[in-house]
Formats: sequence, structure tokens, C-alpha cells
Amino acid sequence: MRNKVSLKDIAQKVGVSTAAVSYALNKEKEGKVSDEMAAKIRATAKELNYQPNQIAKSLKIGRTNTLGLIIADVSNPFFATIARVVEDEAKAHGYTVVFGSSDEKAERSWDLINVLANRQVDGLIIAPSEASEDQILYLKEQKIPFVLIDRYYPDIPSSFVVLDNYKAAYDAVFHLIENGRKRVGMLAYKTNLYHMQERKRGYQEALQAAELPVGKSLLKEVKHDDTKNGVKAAIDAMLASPEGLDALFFATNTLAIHGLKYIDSLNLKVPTDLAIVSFDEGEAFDFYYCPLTHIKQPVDEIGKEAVQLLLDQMSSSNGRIGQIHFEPELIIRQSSGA
Amino acid sequence: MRNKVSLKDIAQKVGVSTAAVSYALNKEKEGKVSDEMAAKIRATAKELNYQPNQIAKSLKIGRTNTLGLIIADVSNPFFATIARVVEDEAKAHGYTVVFGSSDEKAERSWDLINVLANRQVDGLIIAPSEASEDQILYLKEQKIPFVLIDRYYPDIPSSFVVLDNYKAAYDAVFHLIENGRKRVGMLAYKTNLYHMQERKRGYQEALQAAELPVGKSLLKEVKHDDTKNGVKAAIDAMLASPEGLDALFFATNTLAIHGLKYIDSLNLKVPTDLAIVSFDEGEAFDFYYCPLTHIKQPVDEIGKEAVQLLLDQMSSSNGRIGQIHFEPELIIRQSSGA
DNA sequence: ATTGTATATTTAATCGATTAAGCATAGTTT
DNA sequence: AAACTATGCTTAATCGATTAAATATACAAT
Repeated sequence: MRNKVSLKDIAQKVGVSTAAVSYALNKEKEGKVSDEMAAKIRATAKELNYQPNQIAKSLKIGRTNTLGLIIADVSNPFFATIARVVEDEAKAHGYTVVFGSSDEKAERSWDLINVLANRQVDGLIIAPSEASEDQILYLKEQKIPFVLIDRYYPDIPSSFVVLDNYKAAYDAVFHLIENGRKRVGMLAYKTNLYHMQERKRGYQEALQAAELPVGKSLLKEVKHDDTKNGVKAAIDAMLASPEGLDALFFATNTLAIHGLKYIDSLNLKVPTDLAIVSFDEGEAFDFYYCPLTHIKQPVDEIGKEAVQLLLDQMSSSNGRIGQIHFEPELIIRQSSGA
Repeated sequence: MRNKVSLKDIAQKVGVSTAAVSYALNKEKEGKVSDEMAAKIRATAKELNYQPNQIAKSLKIGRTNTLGLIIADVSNPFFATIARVVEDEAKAHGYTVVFGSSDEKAERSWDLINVLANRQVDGLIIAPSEASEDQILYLKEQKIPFVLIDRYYPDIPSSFVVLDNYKAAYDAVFHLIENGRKRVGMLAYKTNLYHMQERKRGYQEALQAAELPVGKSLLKEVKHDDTKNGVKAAIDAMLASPEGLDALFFATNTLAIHGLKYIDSLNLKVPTDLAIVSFDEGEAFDFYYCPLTHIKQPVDEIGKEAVQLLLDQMSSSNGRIGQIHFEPELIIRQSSGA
């Protein structure tokens, strides 16, 4: 096979046992081999271009120095950025990242967890899908270290790094109301995931605080599997409401992108006809004719903290958990009519 | 440790050897174990929730069912999309993907190749960096199967999946000339990578074919490490040229994004003051006030073909190579003033 | 009864590393 | 000189699977 050079080859060439070679190449174990011998072995290793087989090493020592990352979709910029940050941070600590996209599907998420766990990743960072509580419980039961990101299950104690989604939504909607909007709609995804529930709660409580009516007619939920048409239908429905619509809050960047395209096609003007606030950033938003007011998540910090928490958890014998809520930042531009 | 259940545990519980268990659980080896025994073993395996240790399996069989993917940067939508496609396609064939971003740096690319090779990935898909020829030669020498994407080295025979970058650039620039532009600038990255050379050649030959002057003053190159300022300086320089500038061709989506922002800040109107054609797509482009004419790469096909070629190569004893050039598609919108 | 032939199961080597324990050899202490 | 102690290296077990080869058992053919 490839990568022929093994400890054995070096041992043979130098005329010692593989144990000697192993000791010599693991500098930590100073003193187990004489300096001359060590030098000779190291020279031969270099000469043969020896590269240790990590698979064999992992099998023996029980660690792989690999972290698993499960996100909803790498092709979504929010997750792609997280992936990049996690990758860099992991690398800085000597870990490699194996990743997979769950597509928000519990089944794919299960598959990924199994594949990664069977490959013995040392820990997992997961943006969990809907109805995946059993997976999280499984990980706890198996004592596989993990950290959740973006979403979490309030009923299951675990480590996580998330945004204060309630506050984010509250601030966003409050900002719209503050600027005179009275008919504020919200476009969300149809899911029980906590982050989405919190965003909806933030929206509703901001309306309540302003003594505006909180009904179902202005809070529309779209299914994941046909975002595009769902968004159109939802916007149509809101616009058709007898009292009209003068502002729209998008619960995610994907919803905003589809929503804005549709709004443009209807020739509605932002912010005159409709004020807009969206979640997350996106290169796209910078090019919209009316720069978007949006909620900014500290993506870099989220990724870094997640890795940090995971490594902490892995090194502590008791699976100590850490829970981090980041504060959202509302970036005010022109789309909210401020 | 975690994941305690091993073949041995099942063997003990059932009262047979581990070999019997292994045979029973590998259905292909029908007939090695009696049906009743097999049933009992499988039942016990399920009962104990046995999950095979892939690390041990890999060590024995010499394959990991893992593919390595090295791209420039996951947070670039072009590569993120490729990553997603590769991931899905690999999964469809029973492979998991391990990835890393090289940041266009030869050194990081070396690191990744070593890390992945030492983890015994079965094959690699790589968007190679500048000055990484030695890495490619190393892979060939080590007989590690690999497929290059997006770029390749014409002097080193290898499998690859790329766009016909020459034709793409030629078509784009020809299109601008056809629409009456005479002072067409090009913004490229400063790199010797072949795809970029080809894009420049396409630009130059299109100008030649139209008998327009081909000089250095309208072909500007920007360094990777400070794209933003580089783009500004380059555009300033072109605009300052005595004969002026009436069209701009961006060699990548990133260059286009930075370029367009700067052009807007200068209050130049597209396409009146400046006609634009860019490489690649991007959610961002859809929101630009003047929809962008751009070169579309068949990203899905590129990713799928790359996996396909790699699997072919892995299964053929001789490391048979395949080279695929995709045809570019010029999507004409309004920014080119057509 | 004897040999032959499936069939079912076990034994044991193997993948490539790590590492506790054992064994020389040289040097130090009494 | 005998006993002890480092020092330096080897032996051999181990991680958890796979798999060729050996073995045992049942059954059929001679």
C-alpha cells in the first residue's frame, strides 16, 4: 500500500526495536533512549520521510484529535463562516475538523452523529435539528463531549453557545415600532427549535409592550422545504390583511433574501412602503438598494467559544458544561426607516 | 472509555468467538455462520447497541471511507457550494468528507495534505494553491489518489475538473466589446495559478481580436492579502488613464464585490459610466441595483464530477486520470449594457 | 466401516502504533 | 568483590476489528 514507511521499517534499518523508535520520536519521553541512538533514529526517520499512521495511533491511545462539526448547511454563509472559524480555532489547538450538513433533518443528523462517533471524533459541535432531542440524550449517555451552537434544548442540560434570540428580536421589532411602524409582520420558519421560538417571543412581546395587537395574521411561518413559495404566500397573506402592513421582520437571512426579491417584484419600496429588519448579515444585504438594518451575530466569537467550551469539556474528567449567551447587536441602516 | 461495546462483548455474551460475530455482522459473507447463530448474534448486537469502531476497521482493511477536501476558503460561497456538493456526492457513495481551507497559502495546504494523508483519507479533492507543484508531485509519488478542481498545473499530468477559463474570459470581454465598449479593464488576482493566467489570456486575446490595444494599464492585478485596498488602487489607476475606462471585467466574485462597492462609492453608474461583467454568481449580485452579467460555472457538476473521477481513480489499480473542462455560460443581464 | 465433503466455528495472525514490564550492561556504593 | 542502581534497549501485550487457515462436526458416498 501507500505510505509504506512504518516504525518497523525505521527499526529494521537502524537495527533496533520498534519500541526504541517510538520512544526516540516522542521527544516527551526523554531519557528512554540514548542521545546518539535517538539522533540516529530521527535521522533515519527523516531520510525515509516517515509519517506516523494516525489511525494506528488513534486506535492505541483512544483519541483522534478530530472534532466533528454538524451544521445545517455549509452553503449558507452564516454556517460557512462558523465552519471556517471552528476550523481555524481547532487547528490552533492541534485538531482537525470533520464536518457534515444536516439539512435541518433529524435523520441526516443521526446519520452524521453515527458516522462521526464511529470514527471516534473526540468531540462534536452541533447545530441541532428539530426533533433531535434523542440524539442529544444519546450523546450524553455515551459520554461523547459536545457543544450546541445557534440552537439548544432548554429542557436538556448541555453546553451551548447561542445568541440571546429573544432580545435580538425584541430589539429589532421595538426599533421598528419606535420609528412609527404599527403593522409589523414577522416571517419565521415553521419549527419548534428554541431559537426560533425565542425570536417569535421577542417579536410578540415587543408588540405587546407597545400595546399593539398581537395576532396570528402578521406572524407567518414558512416550511423549510419550500422556502421560496412559502415566503411569497406569507407575504401575500400579510399584505392582504385589512389593516395592511408597514414593516417586516425576517427571522433569518435566507428568509430575508427570498422576501426582498419578492417585495421588489411587487414594486414595493423599502423603507417607504415597507420597513425591513433582518437577522444576520450577508454580502447580499450590502448591495440592496436600501442598506438593511439587521441583527448582527458575533459569528467569530460563537465559533471560537464553541471550540473552547468543547476542549474544556474534553479535558475535564467530569463533563463540565458551559452555557454562553451572546448579546445581539442591532445595526441600524436605512431599511428600517430610522 | 466511551462506546464500550465491542465485538468481544457480543462474542462473550453469546458465547462464541469474535470471528463468528464479525462474520455474522457482515452479511456479504453469507454461509460462514449458521442462520440461527447469525440471528442470535445480530439480536445481541442490536440489544447492546453495537457500533463498530471504524478506526480499528480502517487499520485492518487499509481504507477509511473518507475523502479529503482542500479548498481555498469555505466562507467563499463558490467553495462552500462545492463543499456541499462534494459532501452530498461522497455520502451517496458511502464516504465522509474531511475538509480544510488553505487560504491560498502553500504552507497551509502542505499542512492539510499531511494531516489528511496521515489520517489515511482514501483520496483528495484539492483546489491547489500557488507554488504547490511539489505537493502534487508528492501525492503522485505516494500514489495517493487526488483530483484537482478549479485550477491545475498544465505541466503535471493529473486528474482535474475545471472550467474553460480562457473561453469564459474571452466570451465575457468579447461581449463587452460587441456592445460598443472600447476601453475594457480587467481586475485579476496576482498569482501564477493557471486558471488566472487563462482568464487573463482570454481577456487579452479578445481585445486583440477586436484590434483594441492590449496594454498593462488596463489589466490590474491585486494581491490576495489585501484585496480591498488593492481593488481601490487598481480601479483608481485605470480611471486615471488618459483614455479613460468604459467597462470592467472582474476575474472573481470577491473582486467584483469589492470593486462594485468602490465603484458605487465613486458614484459611477452601471452600465452607463461603466459596463460590468463578473465571474461566478452570488446572492449579492442579485441585489445589485443593476443586475450583473456574469460567467456561470456549473458548480454542481464540478463537485459531482470531481468525486466521480476520484472514485474511479481509487478503484482502478493503475491510477487512471481524467481531465474535464466544463464550458462556461455567459449570463447576460443589464450590467454589460447589452 | 471408511473416506470424503460440506458446514459451522475457532484459532491466531495482522494492521501500526504505544507502553508497561523485563533484562542486560555499565557504573556506583559498601 | 558483592550488592545495588541507573541507563538503554527489547519483549510482548494491547487497541478493535478482519480473515486465512485450522479444526470439529454432521452427513453422504463408497
